Amino acid sequence: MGNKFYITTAIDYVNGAPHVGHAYEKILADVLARWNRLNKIDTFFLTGTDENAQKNSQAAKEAGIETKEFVDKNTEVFVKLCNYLDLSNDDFIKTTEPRHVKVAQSIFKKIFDKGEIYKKKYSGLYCEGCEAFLTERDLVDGKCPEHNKKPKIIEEENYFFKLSKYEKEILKLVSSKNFIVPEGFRKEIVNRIKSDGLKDISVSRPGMDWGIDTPIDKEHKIYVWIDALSNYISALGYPNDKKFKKYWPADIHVVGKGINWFHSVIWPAILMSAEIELPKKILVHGYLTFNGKKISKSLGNAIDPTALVKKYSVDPLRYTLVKDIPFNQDGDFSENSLKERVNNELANDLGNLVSRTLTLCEKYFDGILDKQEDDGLLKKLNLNKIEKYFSKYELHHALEEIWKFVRESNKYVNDKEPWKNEDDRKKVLYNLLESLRVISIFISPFMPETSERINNQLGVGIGLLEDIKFGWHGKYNVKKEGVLFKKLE
RNA sequence: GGCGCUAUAGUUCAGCCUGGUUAGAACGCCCGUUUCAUGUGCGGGAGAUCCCCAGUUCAAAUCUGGGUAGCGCCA
Repeated sequence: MGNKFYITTAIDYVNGAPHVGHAYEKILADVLARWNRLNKIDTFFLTGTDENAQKNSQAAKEAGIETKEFVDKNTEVFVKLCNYLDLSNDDFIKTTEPRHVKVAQSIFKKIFDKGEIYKKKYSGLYCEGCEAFLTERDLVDGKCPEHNKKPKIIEEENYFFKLSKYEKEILKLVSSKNFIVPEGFRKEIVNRIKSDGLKDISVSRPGMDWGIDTPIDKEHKIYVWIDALSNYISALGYPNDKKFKKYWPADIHVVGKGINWFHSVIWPAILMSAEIELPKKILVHGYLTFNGKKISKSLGNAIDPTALVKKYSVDPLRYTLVKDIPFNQDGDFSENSLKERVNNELANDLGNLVSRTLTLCEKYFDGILDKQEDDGLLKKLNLNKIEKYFSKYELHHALEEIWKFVRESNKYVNDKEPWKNEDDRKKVLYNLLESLRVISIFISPFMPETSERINNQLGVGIGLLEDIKFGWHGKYNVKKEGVLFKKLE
């Protein structure tokens, strides 16, 4: 690992409220950001919103509000979500901000000046209902399925980016094993390039009233590719800011599988053309269902994750999302599962371990214990495995491994019976406290609030990964404070 | 249509890459046990035609081919 780590999420459309899928992606990125900080790596974590999308303007019109006002209001919800989810993001970019507009235009200009953006007549199937071009595939019986209308064939002039020029280079890039993970999503891209090749893409839209002007033609707005994707560098202050120089290239772009292509193919090609270094990795995650059903507005189940945080508090939500969703597949998030996990894994396994240990410490030693010899408990924690799982982004496995140790610790209390055996009581309890301290370090990327609450009770500060050695904390002065997790239902 | 992913106990998954003891775990269920602890913990048990068919092999959940079903991507 290097000495810096730059991780991003996709930026979200703000035409609607966030749902658990948004929360999942942000939490995933946050866990990785926090894990890197634990490893003392200088970390920058970015998230944000895509405010320039035509969708936003449409939604504003439907709501009868000025687009700007609509976008500002909705972005606020996403900003608040970050707080609710306890994200450690270092910045939040909005693509209407001047710092972004400037960069998007400069990238466009740079590529245009190079001769890799050109004007071309384009004819396509335009649906007046959608106010957008459709492809043959979108049509059902030759009609737009949503508006049940035949689209018109419209010709317009657009600016095109010579994506085709980069086919070989992009194929080489995505063929390398580490660029797109997991493997399945990499194959998808490789096969698609091999079978369909790369065609030039339209990078502007004429006659729009919302979006960023192209720097070369006032009649055209910059289309999503160069606009939205460049947020990853505009947020760092490309090209001269010290943040850009320090953190770029991105170590990981976390994206949903639906936008894999844009990040794995189009974005690198834009960067190649603009002569900017390429990101190191695209981490693709699957989609979530909620309580077993597809998340959709029409089903009315696209509930705001802030409501879930209010109902269950943030750490149970974070824990369940990471634990329940294998990162290379789609997964289901259900409230039933959350309840089961909270009651069994959080309250019974972890919460009760903390509770019983601290009670014993207070009962027999008034909470004050100095350093004792190593009884070997901590050796049962398999650091190598946890690190391996993190390096493979198998976060649910990492959690499982940590929980094995939580169970080992519970077993240790049973076996040693410190309420009976006076002789090694102090040693046993000190060993348990050291284990709790280390557990708290390992769960901190997943459940920062819980980690802090355990630390407070142990009377220790925030730990780093380098602090997990037995005996690192000498004298304990512990103070039990209420339960860590309340049982649900 | 092309390509990809998934299919293993009631449930959620691990194992498959690098074939080989009675196919693991968690939750749920049943039994026992303990009291330091949040009706908690610990121990034990029942529960699986490893989607189907064929092939390779001394040996297949694992490799190969062909199906079936669910899901996704297609600028």
